[in-house]
Amino acid sequence: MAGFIGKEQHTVDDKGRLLIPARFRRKFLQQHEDPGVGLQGRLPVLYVLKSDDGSLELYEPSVWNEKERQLLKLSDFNPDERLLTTMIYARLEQADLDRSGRIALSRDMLSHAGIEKDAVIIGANVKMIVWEPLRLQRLLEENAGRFSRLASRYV
Amino acid sequence: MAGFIGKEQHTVDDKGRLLIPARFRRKFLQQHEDPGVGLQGRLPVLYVLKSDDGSLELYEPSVWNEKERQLLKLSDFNPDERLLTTMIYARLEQADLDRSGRIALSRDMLSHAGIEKDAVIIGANVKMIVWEPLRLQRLLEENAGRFSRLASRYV
DNA sequence: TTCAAGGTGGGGAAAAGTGGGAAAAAGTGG
DNA sequence: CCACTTTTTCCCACTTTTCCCCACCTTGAA
Repeated sequence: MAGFIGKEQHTVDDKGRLLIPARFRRKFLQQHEDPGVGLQGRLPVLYVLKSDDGSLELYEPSVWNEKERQLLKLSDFNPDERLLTTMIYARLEQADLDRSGRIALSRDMLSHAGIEKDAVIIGANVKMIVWEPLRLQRLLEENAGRFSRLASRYV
Repeated sequence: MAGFIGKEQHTVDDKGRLLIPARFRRKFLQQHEDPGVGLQGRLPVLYVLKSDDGSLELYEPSVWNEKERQLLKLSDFNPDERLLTTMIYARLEQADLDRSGRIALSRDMLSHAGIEKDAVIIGANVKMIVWEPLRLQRLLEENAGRFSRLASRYV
């Protein structure tokens, strides 16, 4: 399932369109008919979630649905659980790919990530993470010293 | 599985292509049909990871997948675990072998390792380590004195 | 010295990425 | 319900990159 790997930088145009790298597109087009650029039939869709760290996450439906099942278990009446539901769905959007393989990101999403012109898309296996390039660079530099400690703790 | 042993020096051309030594290629081509240079059918793939010490690591899929299973356990919402996910995947790339047994390394990867023309590939059993030749030489010279102490502690 | 295998380089076709005009759709107000 | 404005999306054209394929060079073995 999925298997997005690699980092690419692309431009977001005036219309807020961001290209999903062809390599990644192929990953979730295998379940559809056409592997090429011209995608006939039903156009794929991605779920876009604002992340706490100032990035955006892109999930393909099958992966997001997995998470959604957890969310459905939350009570409508337990205050904490209800709050969480509200918070998550307030951060979530759906984005359809156009026929050139791009998604249109809303102003809201773009400003959350601080994206104006350029965006880096990181393939993180099961999802994609979208960063404003300088913001990502800053994050990585500031936390470079913590890497080996974290990595050896978890992996 | 794997069993890469030996050190080789090769050139990286203008297109950033690096030859995987035939000897190593055979190791992970055994699971495919053709042991020779002309590889028909699906081309093998390697995972390339930027290393903290200024080198690059090449993993064959079966080995990397092992690590990936650990990464899948990390939370999307725990700040530390999320940071680690970002850091790792920002350092990772996938590289397909072409029909001559080469991988194309991105500018990003090459500059991380300081590679312009030449590269040394060290077989380290389960992975390969790629160094800019002088950088490797310097590392080894500067740390020559620490060898016996480290070795006797761990081996 | 001839052959085979491994290694190196490059031209050119195909694919991917980028941007913009124009049609279509959706939203807004009278 | 209609007219107007704004947004979306489809399509096309241009540019850049990738990668496929072939040719050549070197080395070591027969």
